[in-house]
Amino acid sequence: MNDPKTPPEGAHLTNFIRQHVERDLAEGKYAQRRWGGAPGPAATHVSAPLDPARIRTRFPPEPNGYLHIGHAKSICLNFGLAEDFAGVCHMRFDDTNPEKEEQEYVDAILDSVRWLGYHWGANDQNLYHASDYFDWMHDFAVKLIEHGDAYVDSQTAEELRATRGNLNEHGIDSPYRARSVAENLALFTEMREGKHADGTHVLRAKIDMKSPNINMRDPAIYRIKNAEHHRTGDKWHIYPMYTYAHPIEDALENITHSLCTLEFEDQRPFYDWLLDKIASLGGLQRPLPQQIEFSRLNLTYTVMSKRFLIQLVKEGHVEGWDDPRMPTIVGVRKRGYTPEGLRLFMERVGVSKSDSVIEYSLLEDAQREVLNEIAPRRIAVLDPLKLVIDNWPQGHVEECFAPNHPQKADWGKRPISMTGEVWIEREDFMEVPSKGYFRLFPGNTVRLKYGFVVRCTGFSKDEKTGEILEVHCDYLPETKSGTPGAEGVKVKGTIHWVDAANSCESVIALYDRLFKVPNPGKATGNYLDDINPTAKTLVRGYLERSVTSAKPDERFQFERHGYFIVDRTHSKPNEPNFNRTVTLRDSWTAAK
RNA sequence: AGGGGAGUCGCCAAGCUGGUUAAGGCACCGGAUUUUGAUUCCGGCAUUCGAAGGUUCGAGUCCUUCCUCCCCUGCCA
Repeated sequence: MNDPKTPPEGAHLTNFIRQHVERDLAEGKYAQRRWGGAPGPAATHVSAPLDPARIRTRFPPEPNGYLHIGHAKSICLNFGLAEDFAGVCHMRFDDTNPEKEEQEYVDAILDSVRWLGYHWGANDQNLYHASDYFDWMHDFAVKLIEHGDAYVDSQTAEELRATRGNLNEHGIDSPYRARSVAENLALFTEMREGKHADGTHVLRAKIDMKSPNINMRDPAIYRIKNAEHHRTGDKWHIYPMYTYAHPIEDALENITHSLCTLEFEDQRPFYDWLLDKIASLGGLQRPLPQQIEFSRLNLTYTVMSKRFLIQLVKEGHVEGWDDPRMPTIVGVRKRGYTPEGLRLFMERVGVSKSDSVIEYSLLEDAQREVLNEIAPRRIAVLDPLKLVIDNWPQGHVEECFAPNHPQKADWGKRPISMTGEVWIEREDFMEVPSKGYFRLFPGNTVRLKYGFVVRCTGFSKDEKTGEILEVHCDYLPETKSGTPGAEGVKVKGTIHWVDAANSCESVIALYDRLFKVPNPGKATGNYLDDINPTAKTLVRGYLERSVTSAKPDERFQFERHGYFIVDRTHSKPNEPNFNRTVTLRDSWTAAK
């Protein structure tokens, strides 16, 4: 395994964000920041020692759903940057909307980030919640009101929308915009105390209704929600908007580089406006954090929007958030993807500002690359066909040996038995071979991997259905793998097999991509039309005996098939069920 | 009265203040090794940087004009 800190050989792992950080570091831009040991306004940091963290980044999900691969990009970016530049990455929940958030999600999110291999300090040292800052946010809002930079608007939501203007027309001032500071303060207090119904008033920043940037047209910064918050209970009746809360969270936490996706670019002017206002009022330490935007991750053959993922789960198109077909972290984890493979993938994808759609095969390939190194080899026949060795000595059991990894001799070998009847893969026999096919067909010789060379002598089939019932062959006794005569007979094909008398039967879920087209929904406008009906296929296969005792989450390569993981929920002791993580590459393109 | 971004090989992506033959990865195509048609290994793969003009001894990098795509009108994040 590559150490995550050492870049892959030859790759220039640079991107505009790293360069930005390097520049800031070289200029000592944040070198004088002080850190009081915990987030807080200027006063808590001012006389504290210099911040030991050279940079601070953060991963700030809203706990209203499960994390997906898109989030993984942000996680790798933020935590990775902190690791590489002697900084710290904060794990932060942006829990400013009590109506959407639940503890269940925070637990799941934490678990996923941990699984990806990142941490936020001993004893959750750098685990934070926006809701912990509500008091400070409130105080800052009061300061803004006092300073004439915010006012309570009592227009309805509809009126607000109408007076905000649109893409082509500027907005107009609210009739409440000129309210006195005293009146604003009084109303805001009443709002806080729960004396007003949801939607009756809103606190707005007072900026410029004529701004060409709609986000600067007096954005709402506090709304009334007489709702129970999963952490603060019924303490609050007003909750800050993301727009207002996020910059403050960053500043309180001494964040240096606040990384987010492109759609927030238009909000940066407000981010800077707000923080500068509060800092000027003495509330926040300078230098202030800076927001930097990058493009979100898009992948072919899947969907990533929260709305779609919820729909897939709710309507039963998949079996839950952790269904191995889902692009969620819990899903790909159950499927057998490795965190190392995900990180390798993110490294290869890079970070930029251009809208991009990454080919799904890039993710699969990164997984193969990791799995190839770490997965012991085993043998499994997933679509069994009986092969009878007619000249096999009656009752004889031959012990054969199979290496656990073809390139890692130190991983050792394991014994596998062979008798006169073995299971082979149905697709490894053809009655009439197609061009270029060099597996089993009448008259052809092939090696039973780690066993003997056999010559196909015949087969029987159901004449009505055309189904091959069993295949017959003779074995060549001098050709046993590992013996001096093994190479005496040259064959083009090698196929795997499992001893019929000594195997274990198991349920194996063969997973494929969730959608059958690169861009789901493009053709019909409804992504559900493009669901791949065969993205999950359950089969019963025969596995070599040794996998009987495999434990949940153990990974293997089933030779010539792909990588598999023992399912963590369906397996029972000594009865492992498997999920196919990803197939092996297959460059054989002749007609199958 | 609109504003903000992005366009470099099939997919990503370097290319810093203009200066040797436009990195690298994935894909693809050859060939070698291989008891996984896997892996590994070697080799190939952009006279060209959205387009057109211009400046310059020299431009992906500077200037002008144009084209295409994405985002913004929640009391969501």
